[in-house]
Amino acid sequence: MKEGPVIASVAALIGDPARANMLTALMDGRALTVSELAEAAGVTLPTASSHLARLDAANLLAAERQGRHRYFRLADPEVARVLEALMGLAERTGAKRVRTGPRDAELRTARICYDHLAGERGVALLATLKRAGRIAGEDELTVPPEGRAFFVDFGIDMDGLEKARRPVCKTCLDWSERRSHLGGALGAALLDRFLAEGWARRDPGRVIAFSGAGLGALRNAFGEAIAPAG
Amino acid sequence: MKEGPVIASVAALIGDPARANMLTALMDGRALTVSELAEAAGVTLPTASSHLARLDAANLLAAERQGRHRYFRLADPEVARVLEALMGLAERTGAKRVRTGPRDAELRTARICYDHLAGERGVALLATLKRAGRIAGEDELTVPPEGRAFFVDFGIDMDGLEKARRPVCKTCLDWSERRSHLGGALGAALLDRFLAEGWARRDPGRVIAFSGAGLGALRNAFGEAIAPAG
DNA sequence: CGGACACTTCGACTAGCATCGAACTATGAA
DNA sequence: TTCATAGTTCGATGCTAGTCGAAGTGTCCG
Repeated sequence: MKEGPVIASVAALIGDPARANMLTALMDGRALTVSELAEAAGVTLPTASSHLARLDAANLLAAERQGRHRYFRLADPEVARVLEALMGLAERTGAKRVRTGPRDAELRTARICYDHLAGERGVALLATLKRAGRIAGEDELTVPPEGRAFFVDFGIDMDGLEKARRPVCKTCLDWSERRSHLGGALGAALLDRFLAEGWARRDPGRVIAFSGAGLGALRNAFGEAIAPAG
Repeated sequence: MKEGPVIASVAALIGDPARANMLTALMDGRALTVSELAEAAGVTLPTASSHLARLDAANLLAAERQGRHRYFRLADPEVARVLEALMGLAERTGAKRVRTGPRDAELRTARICYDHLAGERGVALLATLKRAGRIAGEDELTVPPEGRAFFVDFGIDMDGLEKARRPVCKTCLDWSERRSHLGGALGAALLDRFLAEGWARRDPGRVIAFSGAGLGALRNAFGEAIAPAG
């Protein structure tokens, strides 16, 4: 019975505190570097690297190189679901209760994903831009000329973005919505504009709070569908 | 960061091969004695006792004394759901799937998941019920009036189910099919009917074996799609 | 280039824990 | 009461795996 049920190996993988810390740090769907995950887990870099290699080998994580960084994200929303289910179980063990306050709802509505907008609002943003023909493509996103004109008009330095090494557009799978939102340099620039215009502000944590006026302005600029009233 | 996220402790609990063996042995919802579980896990009695005490302390199991025996069962269908979800994750890890005997095939066709039907047949059941409009919803399932009438007609005491504390409908992610099947009180009641009607019987282990006549009756009651001929 | 940074690999150490045998408790049967 | 069975507790043992420092590899930047 040494082989045991398959379930044991994956559960043991999640069961180490350091790895569990890393996984929970990744639960919001962002990709983090090895260093960031090491800090999140409270271990040194070599230790984190070893853990991440194992999680990757088990296909719980997806790795992506970017220059000298290595970004890890949850392989799949399915992984996040299982982690959430485990949290549910953990609650009934009599351990400390996890607050499920309004902050959680806010997090799903709009949050920062690295440096761009995620959550319900972020997914709606990409969908709206695509529908208006300002961004094209499915997995590989591109900006057609009319879209480029729109973004320039919106106050974004497209010249600058295009010169930089970072990809202008990037899809990013949204953990709470299970659909893609807009990442990349353009995604970051858009969020910058929102914040600079005062349409939204960063709350402590990852929450992005849009004001009523900000939502109105958003609708004005991008169309009604981005933030349906009610 | 020593305490780590709550998730780690419960995952570590499941992550030990001996404990995982015990938990999977209990996945059919029956209660087993310490000795039986020790044998299922392939460890001695003292070892099993110690493991069970820990699982019990974490409220993953419920214990019940009966004379000089002590019976353990899963504390809750929710525990079974999480275990199934973990099996699903384990599948994609490409982990060792050594034993692929005929029994494994039967297990994928139809098995018991705590107290309701899982496997190919269970997934087909839920899909068929949804298509016929007898169950509605995606993650949160509900029973519309026409569905309720159907189940009452099928011999299920919907009044009783609705009064009880247990949710009537619950999705449960199927590890072999990677789609949801029907859990909750209604899922359990349906399986009860199938067994009572003699359409299927419980084989040793978790296998549910449908007879030829049983499959015909199933098609009659729920539609062709639930068990396509061939 | 050369230096800084991000990460990986290696080797050694250590702590935790799963395991078992033996002794102990409790229940049931004769 | 006495014996048998079921389970628990305890102490000792051995192995796994998590941890870190140091050294190695690759990438970016000036």
